[in-house]
Amino acid sequence: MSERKISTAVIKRLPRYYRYLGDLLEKDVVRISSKELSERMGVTASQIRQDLNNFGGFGQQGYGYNVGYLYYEIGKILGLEEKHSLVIIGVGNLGQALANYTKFDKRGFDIEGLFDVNPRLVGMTVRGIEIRDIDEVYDFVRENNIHIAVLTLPRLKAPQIANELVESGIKGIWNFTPIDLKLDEEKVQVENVHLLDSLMTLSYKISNQ
Amino acid sequence: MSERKISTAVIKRLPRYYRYLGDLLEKDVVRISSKELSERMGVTASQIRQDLNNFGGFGQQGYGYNVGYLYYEIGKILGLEEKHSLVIIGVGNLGQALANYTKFDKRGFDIEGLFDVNPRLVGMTVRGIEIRDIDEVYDFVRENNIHIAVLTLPRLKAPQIANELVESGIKGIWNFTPIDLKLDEEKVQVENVHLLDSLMTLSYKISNQ
DNA sequence: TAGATTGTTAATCGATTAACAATC
DNA sequence: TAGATTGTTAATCGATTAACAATC
Repeated sequence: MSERKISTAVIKRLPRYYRYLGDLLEKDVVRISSKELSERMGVTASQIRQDLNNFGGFGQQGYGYNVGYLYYEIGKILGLEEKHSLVIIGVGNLGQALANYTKFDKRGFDIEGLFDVNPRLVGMTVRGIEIRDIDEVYDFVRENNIHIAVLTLPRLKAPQIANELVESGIKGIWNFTPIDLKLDEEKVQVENVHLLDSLMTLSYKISNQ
Repeated sequence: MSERKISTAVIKRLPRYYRYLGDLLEKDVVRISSKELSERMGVTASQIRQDLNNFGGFGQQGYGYNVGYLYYEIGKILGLEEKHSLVIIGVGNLGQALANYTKFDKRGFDIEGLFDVNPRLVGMTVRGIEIRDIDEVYDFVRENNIHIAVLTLPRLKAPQIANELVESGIKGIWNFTPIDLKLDEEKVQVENVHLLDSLMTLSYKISNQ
């Protein structure tokens, strides 16, 4: 529950700070100034300080920021302290790829269920997780207090399934379908990954310079 | 080659317009006003008109926009008229998933080569395309005039491979590694897909409301 | 023609950058 | 203490929205 409304621009930059601080931490860097970090990241020092001060004063005058402390604090802001349980809906190529992605676990994102409509997939396992029929997902979400549903299924069924997931108490949807889901923003948060949009953006950049 | 500099915000919205217009086209909608489109998309009509007028006057007073024509024109702006040839570097789960993604083909993105360091993968085929050793990618890019390299490989080797790809004349890099590549912006365009960043953003949204 | 809706200029809003007093 | 660097206010810049004349 944030006091003031933090802009999307700021929020989108947080994971990037988190990445850079993680790298510094691995290199055993103890402290860093906004100026030095800004040079590494290619942003202004002013922006870094403004961004961070949305959430609190994590630095110290004359010293800068303690890397470990700031890393930990940004992690906390990002909600990485608590575990997030996931289900993947649609176990095609992309769904399977995400199920096999080990980096998510490391940050506390646990894939607890896989679901598909295809009866030939149901009963198979990916990374030790059994694929269940999609009709079972709603009870599964309720009973296991699942936070996040990953939508990697064809667009046609996505809106209805998303609606039912919200009814089942899902908190977030990571949406890989090329659809903008219209859901109650009070109940559920949506983060879109529109791969084709991204590729088209690249196409634009290539074609226009 | 654009006259004025178009802002990133505008460019990122173009694929979304393109998607909505494509949907309208499928529903045989012939014309649409900025007002009606704005209501469907949840943006202001003013923004739509401003965005489009960066590239030209595609509408007609008193009428609105012809859906098919606008769709075609935005496609042209996005560079979808010309074919884009791709290679995928790193044929792990994600690389394979992208190789099997049929939607890219439909927009003129042709996957022409797959490359990996793993000798056990080399020689195998995915979707009829043989996996080659990564050392061959540079000649392959040169000889086949490849536009885009998709980086779905571990982060460690990414910077060096990216550098060599630029030397080989690659025009765009679709970067799935959690690294910000530092490359000559005159020579190559980079579009990042940082999946973990996206998931963390979702985590933030869930945790903070 | 009258009505509708664009293209475009002007006004507003928000985000980024600069500056500097506070302070470690 | 002197030097460094933050936190924060003020200035600037850019993007979004509003308004309306042009025109189909």
